[in-house]
Amino acid sequence: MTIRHVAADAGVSHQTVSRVINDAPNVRPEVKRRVQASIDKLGYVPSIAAQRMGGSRSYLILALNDRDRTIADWRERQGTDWIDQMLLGGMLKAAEHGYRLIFELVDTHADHVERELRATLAALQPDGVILTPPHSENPHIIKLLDEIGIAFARVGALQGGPGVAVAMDEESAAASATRHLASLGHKRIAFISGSPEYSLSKRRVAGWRAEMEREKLPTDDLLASGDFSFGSGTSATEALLTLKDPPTAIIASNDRMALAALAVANRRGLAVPGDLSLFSFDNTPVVRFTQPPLTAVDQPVAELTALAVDMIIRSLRGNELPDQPVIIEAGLVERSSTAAPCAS
Amino acid sequence: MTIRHVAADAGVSHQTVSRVINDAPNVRPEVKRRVQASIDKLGYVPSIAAQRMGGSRSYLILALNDRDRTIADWRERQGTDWIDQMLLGGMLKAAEHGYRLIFELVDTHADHVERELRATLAALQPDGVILTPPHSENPHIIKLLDEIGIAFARVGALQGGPGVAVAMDEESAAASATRHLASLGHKRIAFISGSPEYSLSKRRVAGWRAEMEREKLPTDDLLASGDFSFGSGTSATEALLTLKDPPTAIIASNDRMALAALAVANRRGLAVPGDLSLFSFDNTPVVRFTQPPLTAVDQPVAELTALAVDMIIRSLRGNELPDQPVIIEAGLVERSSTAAPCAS
DNA sequence: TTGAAAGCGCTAACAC
DNA sequence: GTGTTAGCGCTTTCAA
Repeated sequence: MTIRHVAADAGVSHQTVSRVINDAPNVRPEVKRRVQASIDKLGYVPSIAAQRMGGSRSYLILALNDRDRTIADWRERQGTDWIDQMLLGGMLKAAEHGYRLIFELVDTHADHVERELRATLAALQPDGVILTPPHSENPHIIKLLDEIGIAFARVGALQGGPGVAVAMDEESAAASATRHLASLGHKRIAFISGSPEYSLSKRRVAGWRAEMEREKLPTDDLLASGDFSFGSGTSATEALLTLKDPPTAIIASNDRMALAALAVANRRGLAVPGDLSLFSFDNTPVVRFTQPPLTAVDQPVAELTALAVDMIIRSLRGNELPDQPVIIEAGLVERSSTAAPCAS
Repeated sequence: MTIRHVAADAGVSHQTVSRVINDAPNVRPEVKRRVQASIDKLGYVPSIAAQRMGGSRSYLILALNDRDRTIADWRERQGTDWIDQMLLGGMLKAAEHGYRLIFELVDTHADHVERELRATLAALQPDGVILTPPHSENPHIIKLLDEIGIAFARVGALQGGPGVAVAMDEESAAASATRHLASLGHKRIAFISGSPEYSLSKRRVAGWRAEMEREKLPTDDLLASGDFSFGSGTSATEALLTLKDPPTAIIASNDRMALAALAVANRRGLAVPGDLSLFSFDNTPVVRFTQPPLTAVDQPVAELTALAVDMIIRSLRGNELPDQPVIIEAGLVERSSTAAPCAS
């Protein structure tokens, strides 16, 4: 089933069929109808390889994830569903427009990123690329894609620059979480920061601090630093709970550290949320299964990826991409780890 | 960077370069070396679209999953990691051989499966296809792929036929779980079956029954039927626990039903594993986070997918595929939901 | 062992 | 509006 079969069947040249497929101008409605009928009748579908060869789209969008981090998540099986959510948002949105998402792993840290990426691009010749953290902020990758001149989006990136940045509003999310706890009556609300390698860590801290100030609440010794790992969550929580005036609520910058905080609380005999409220970031599946289930900021990975795909396809159709980040609001999911502080 | 650039650089015809790329015979080692040097120097990577057009491989393997089921899992965010494990096993194995896995969702139940699948195959022209449940046992799909003559594997399928079947040994896994409980001293070991739509459900029941008989233990009223849903797990467990002589251990055919069983036990004030031991099937991430974490049969999804990819690539290289299913053993992961029964 | 020629299915450029 | 021609980057003949 090639374009020529269709052409023969409809009694036109293959070029006219091509015009119909691509919805190009200069085809009489009557002819277009006839060609479309032949296409449907014969069940013809253009080969994307051939389309690509003819010099047009490949209808492929490449989604790049960090190899080590992704494989580690897969092996650990801790229920992190970043990839699933990314596929959910990205594949479905791509499919809406006749594109396909193709998923690849690339080393961020290696010095051969550039070579590896060039090879993938040469082999696949995608029409666009989606970068996820930490690639989204990797200057080598950004520079390379910009030079090549391919459309790309950076998920979770907070600065403008080449490629569209799409991200959630980290500051606002942290502020909302803080406000929620304050409105429950908490005065001493601590915050465990994430790895300084990610710029979003700073934003989350900033959101918390801003809201605390707005509420006229002290922040002095209530910021503990973590790095997104369980271990760092443990030490940060220990540090906070041994303060002379310990917090009655803790916001952790990700679920893993929140899990650690919960474990520490349990170990010290503190009831959650009775003695200590816990607020988490990310809302990965695991927080539904802890005792108690955790209240969390929902990181809208599916939405962000869908948005990224949408932006790329938009630009492929000739629209300019915004050079400022596109920011969406995160939601809060209230579960049972937050409550008013004990009147003590 | 095309094959001609390399040819020019190495001072040979592009045809010779093609031979080197494809590791074809009739190239003097000396020439081969020279060409390879040019390839490396220029960072040349063949375009898969062009390779495909030339009439050879596309180096693409299509992995097909059920659309509704997959999207539902993604939306529910219960931590099911089937897709992740599949990518872990499949992508990495494919990459080892220079192939890429491309992931698609297809409706199983719709009457237009055939059209949908034909369109995908026509567009992508993959070299092979991997079918997962319930596609692996869908006669329309199997027939279609067989007619087209494409290499394909059926993951989780238990019968031979066109395409290689790769599956875990369901019977043996169920028997092992049963044996484990029996060896702890349990006499009344109940089993909650899965949906009869899946042939593996029967196999799991058969394994349990066989082992029970081997141990000379009664099975009479100890088989409860479920359908893999939480709700069915609840009613099955209720039924079992209200028996005059209730079981001291329950094996559930999947994690979701095991979760339900745990919830029922809690509600009825039964301690797990003190009063009731629980054994689950699948070992999705969630069973690590329950109280207590569940002992489970590990469904080796990554391994199965890797095996499927391997079989397909093998067949692409001219090897015959086995016409009998390739079966691998499942592992048991012991956690804290199983123990010796109380001496009551 | 190597190279030259033809063609894969499509699109872009141009002619009609 | 529609058809014709050339060519995308590769592989598969087949001739040398």
